[in-house]
Amino acid sequence: MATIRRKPAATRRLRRTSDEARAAILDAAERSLAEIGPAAIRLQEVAEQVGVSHPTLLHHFGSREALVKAVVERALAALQVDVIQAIQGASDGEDNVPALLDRISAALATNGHGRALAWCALSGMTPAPDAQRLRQVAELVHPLRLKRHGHRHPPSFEDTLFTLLLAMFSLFAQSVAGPMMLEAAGLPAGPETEQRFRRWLAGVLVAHLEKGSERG
Amino acid sequence: MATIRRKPAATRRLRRTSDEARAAILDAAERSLAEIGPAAIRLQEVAEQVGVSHPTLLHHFGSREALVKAVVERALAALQVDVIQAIQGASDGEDNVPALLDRISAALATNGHGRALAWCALSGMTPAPDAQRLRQVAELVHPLRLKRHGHRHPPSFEDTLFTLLLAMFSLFAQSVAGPMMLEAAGLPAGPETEQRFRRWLAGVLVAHLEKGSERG
DNA sequence: CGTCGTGCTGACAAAATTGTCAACACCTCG
DNA sequence: CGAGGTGTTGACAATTTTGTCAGCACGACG
Repeated sequence: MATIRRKPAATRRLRRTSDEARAAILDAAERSLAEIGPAAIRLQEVAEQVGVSHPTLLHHFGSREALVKAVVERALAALQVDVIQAIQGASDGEDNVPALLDRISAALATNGHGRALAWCALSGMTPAPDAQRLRQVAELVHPLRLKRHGHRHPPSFEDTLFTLLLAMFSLFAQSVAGPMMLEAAGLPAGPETEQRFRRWLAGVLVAHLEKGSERG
Repeated sequence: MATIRRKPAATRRLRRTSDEARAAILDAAERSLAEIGPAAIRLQEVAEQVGVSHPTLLHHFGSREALVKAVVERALAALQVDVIQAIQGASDGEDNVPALLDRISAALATNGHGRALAWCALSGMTPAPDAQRLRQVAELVHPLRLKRHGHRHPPSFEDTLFTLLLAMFSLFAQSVAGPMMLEAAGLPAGPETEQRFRRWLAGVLVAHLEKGSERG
C-alpha cells in the first residue's frame, strides 16, 4: 500500500505550546460567542481565525461542546474578577457610586462578557456556581451602610441585597439591550447617553441608601 | 418512464387554511425560540411539533430565515401590546406601581417574550422600529407626575424617562437572568422571591417619583 | 545526530439541515 | 360530477458541520 500523499507545508508551520494554542483558540471562539452567541462558535470559523485547521481545535478540546464550555467558563470567570475588582477599587467611599457603576459597566462591556452572560442565561447553561458572589458583596457592604446610618430604622440586609441586585439588573440589561431600549425611549444611542443614565441611576441608588437617615 | 411510487397517506391528511397553518407553525417555532433561541428553530423539529413535514413550512414561509423573522416579529408585537395594556390597565393611579410591575413582568414572561426580546438584542436583529414606545409612555405619564408634584423643583422629563427605563431594565433583566442572579445573591429562586423584589422596586420607584414634593 | 513526544494537518466519514420538485389529496365552484 | 386551486408530502440534492484517523513536522533531549 502506498502511503497517502500529503501536501508539503508551504510555509513554516507554527507550533505553540498546548497552553498557548488553547488560549489563542479560546480568544477566537470568544469573539464568535460575543458576536452572535454560542451557535456562532463553529470549528471551521474559529480555526480560520486562529490560523489552524479545525482538527486542531478538536485535538485540544476533544469536542465542540467542550470548547464552548471552556469559552464560557473563562469568560464568566474573567467577568467575575473584573466586577469584584471594580467593587473593591471603588470601596474607598460610598459616595463614589457613579464611578463604581461605570466600572462595572465597563467590565460587562469588555470582550462582550455581559453578552456572554446573557447567552448563558438564555441557553440554560449553568455556569460554575457563583458561590453567591452578590451576597458576599452585600455582606461586605451592609455593615458599612449600617455604620453610616443613624440608628433609627436601620435598613435591613435584604434592602442592601436588593439594592445591589437592582444595580446589577440595570447594568446587565443596559449592556445587553441598551441601544434597543434607548431607541425605544427616543434617546440618542451612544455611550454618552448610557453614562448619563448611569449617573442618574447612581443618584437614585445613593438617595435610597441614605434615605431614613434624613428622617432620624 | 414509470411515475415515482408514493406511499398512500396512512391517516386522513389534515388540511388547514393558510392562516391556520401559519399560526400553528409560528406557535411551534416560538416555543423553540423561547427555549434555546433562534438557532433552535429547525425546520424538522418545528414541523414535527406541528405534525406536518418540513417542506410544508417552506411552502408557507419560503425559507427558514423568513420563518424566524415572522416568529420574532409576532412575538415582539405581542409583547408590545401586552406591555401597553399593562400600563394602561394600571393607569388608574400612580400608587398602583406594584401591580403595574407585576403585569409588565407577566407580559415579559408569557410565551418567553422577554427571552425572545433578549435573543433579538443579542443576535443583532433589529425588530420593527418601536416607534419610541417608551417615550410615548413617558409623555403620557410625565404631565400626571407634574400635576401631583409641588411646583418647587419640578422633575424633568428626562427624569421620568429614566425612571421608566430603570423599571424596564430591571424587569427585563429579571425575566432573562432572574434565577441566575437570585442564586448569586443567595436568595431562594422562585416566583415569590421575584415578586418580593418587584415590590421592593416599586417602593424605590415611588419614593423617587415623589421625592422633592416632601421638601417643598 | 537519532529518536521520541506531541502539536498539527489533509482526507475521509457521518450526520444534520436547508431547500427543490413533481406529484398527490382535499376542498370549492361551476 | 368534472376541473381548478392549493395545502401537503416523499424523495432527492447540496451544503454545512462535527468528528475520526493515520501520518507528518517541529522541538527537546540524550
